[in-house]
Amino acid sequence: MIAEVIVDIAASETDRIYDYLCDQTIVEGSRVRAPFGGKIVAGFVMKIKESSDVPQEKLKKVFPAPDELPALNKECLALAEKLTARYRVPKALALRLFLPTEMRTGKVRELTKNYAELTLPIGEIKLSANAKNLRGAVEYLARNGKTECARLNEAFAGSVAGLEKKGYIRVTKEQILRDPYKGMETESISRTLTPDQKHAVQTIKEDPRTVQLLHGVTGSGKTEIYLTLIAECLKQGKSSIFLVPEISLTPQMLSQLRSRFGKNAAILHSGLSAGERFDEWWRLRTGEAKIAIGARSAIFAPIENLGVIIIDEEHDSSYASETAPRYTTFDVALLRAKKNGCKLVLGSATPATETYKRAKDGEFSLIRLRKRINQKPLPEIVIADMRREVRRGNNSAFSGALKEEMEKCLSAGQQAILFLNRRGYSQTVICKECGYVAKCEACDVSLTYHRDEDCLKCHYCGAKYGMLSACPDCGGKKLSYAGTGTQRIVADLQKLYPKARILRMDNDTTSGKEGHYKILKAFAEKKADILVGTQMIAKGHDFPAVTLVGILDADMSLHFSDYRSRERTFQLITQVAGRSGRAEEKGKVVLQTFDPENEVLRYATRYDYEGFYENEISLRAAMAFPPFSKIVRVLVTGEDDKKTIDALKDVYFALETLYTQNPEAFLFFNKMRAPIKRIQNKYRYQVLMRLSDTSVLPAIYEACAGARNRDVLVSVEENPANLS
DNA sequence: CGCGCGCTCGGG
DNA sequence: CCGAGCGCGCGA
Repeated sequence: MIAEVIVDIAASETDRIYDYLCDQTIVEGSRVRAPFGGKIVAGFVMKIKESSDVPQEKLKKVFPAPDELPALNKECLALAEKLTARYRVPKALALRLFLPTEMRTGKVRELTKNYAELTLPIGEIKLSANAKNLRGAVEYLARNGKTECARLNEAFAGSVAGLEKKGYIRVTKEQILRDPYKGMETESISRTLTPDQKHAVQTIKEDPRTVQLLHGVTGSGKTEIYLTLIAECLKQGKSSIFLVPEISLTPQMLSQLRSRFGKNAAILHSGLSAGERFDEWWRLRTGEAKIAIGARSAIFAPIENLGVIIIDEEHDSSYASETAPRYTTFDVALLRAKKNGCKLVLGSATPATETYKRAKDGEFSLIRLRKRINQKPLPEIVIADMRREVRRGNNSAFSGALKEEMEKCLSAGQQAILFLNRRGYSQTVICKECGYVAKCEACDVSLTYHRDEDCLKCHYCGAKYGMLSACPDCGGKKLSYAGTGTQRIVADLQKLYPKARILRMDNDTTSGKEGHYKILKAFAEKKADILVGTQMIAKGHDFPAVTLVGILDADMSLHFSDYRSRERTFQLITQVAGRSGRAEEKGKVVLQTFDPENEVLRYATRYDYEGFYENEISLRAAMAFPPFSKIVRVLVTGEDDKKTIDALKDVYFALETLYTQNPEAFLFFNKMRAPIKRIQNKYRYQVLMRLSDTSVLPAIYEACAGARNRDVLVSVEENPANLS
């Protein structure tokens, strides 16, 4: 027999089928160890065939990897092929997505433990009178049966080896699965759904369309709908995939899922140890677990017979991969849903503009949940006009309104969250007098200040503008690089409220994966009065005692130079506002801005998603931004500046040919330095395009694959989330 | 004349 | 990706 093998080397030069001799133990989807170029490398069997065109003497034999089942099933192989074709990546790279990393790197094998049991009835065992430990161990085994050797050795001082030598016990190795959630009981309470929820479940099941968008306000009970769908699949013996943003995989959420589905749920997330993750993956592969729960990468769960795929917080940017292949979770999910003939449910309180358009256009089914489950109103959002604060001589980061609310909140013994969005690496220029923000003449996106060249640049077309010395609108000289960090906020707060206990949560304070849970936990246990943080506090965690949320600088995300910045701002405000007033107390939100008339903020304070959407989609149409076009960035990076520029020229010329042949497909086309010129010692250049017709996309990928070489990486990003 | 490093090539 | 093979450059 001959196996067609893809070697697990991520390079285009080795990205082809190599034929190997094999026996019947090796099947399609098996992992193998293959002699390759004088070494043994890992490989994947794509196909089995009878004969090979390769001369007999060249053929070598592969050995099977120590897996009990072929690691990849047919669906995985087919999906990997599709990803390879779509994103022009080596097959090895696409195949890797389907395996937990620990399985590939071989760091974790299945965990085995040694167990001891008696070989003879206790009466027939003769031990010398002073062998106390041996006797104890034998008696224990007689009473309790098979026992883990490690425990026996601990209790009876190394007795196992002695007894085994004498032949009184037998030691066997058994594979055990690590259970990260030991001792959690499954509760079998069947929850009653509200009429709205029942209706949603019914619609999802009956609507013939594959994609179902569940648009429900915060607290409308989307999660219960997901769980009902999953439970119904489980009843029919079908499996499910439930995806959430990485940051939402909080211990609370996991324990909720565990208690609902017990061993049927396998949780794949970065907080688990390598061994635990491997075991969870393996339970899915064998079919022991039928529900895969996790972040983006869980869409590749080795599950068969899918009944439903759910993507919660559909709009979240973490669903887009940032390394090759740069897939979007939705695209992969749709492929799997179609293949399995199952539904793909998207849920969000603030769907991505593109998603919502597809739903309104009728491509997706649209289900709305307008009511909150507890009937409580959403917290009131009040806008604080920071221009007026400046005029009044208040140059601090806190408006009078916010200070007033904080004092009320603190004296009532309640908690407050202050949110400061510090996304981005350089700042926007804002006029403190009138709220003017510098924008690009051609693109209507705000300009980014570049300190090194002291100029303003547009990240969408590369245009350069001289730095302003005064505001062009009002002539004011108080131009600010808007951007106080969380650290300064904490210091200022402490001065303002010396007795308040303040916690800070951002990238600097959350060391390690569990770091931010500790901070959140401390806050939930009321060990602090005020929590100051970046977007990481926006999601997950219920803090019942929080009655005040302050959004310190709504402008920062609003004027970030990105076509999605308005949508992100709306999403962020909605999400952060949801942190306030979760329990009995009414919540309040103070939204500070230099641009209080801004329509995005206005829609957000009214929780008017529809209004925002209509406004946004007409703007996108007018500017020919996505979903009415596709932004494509080709990023060329390399350590050697000259070689990188050479590669850039190669891609550029190839793409330019494409452009001149299909000028009508391009709304924009140019090459430039990337906004961040060097990251981790790598020089960065880019070709930016905006396409009205995506039929040229395969050719763009082709051109980039051609320009890639040993020293220079060339990657294609579609509608990139950031253009740094 | 020798080997050291950089480039090219092939791996089944 | 990685090692083998080979070419040309400098040092005793």
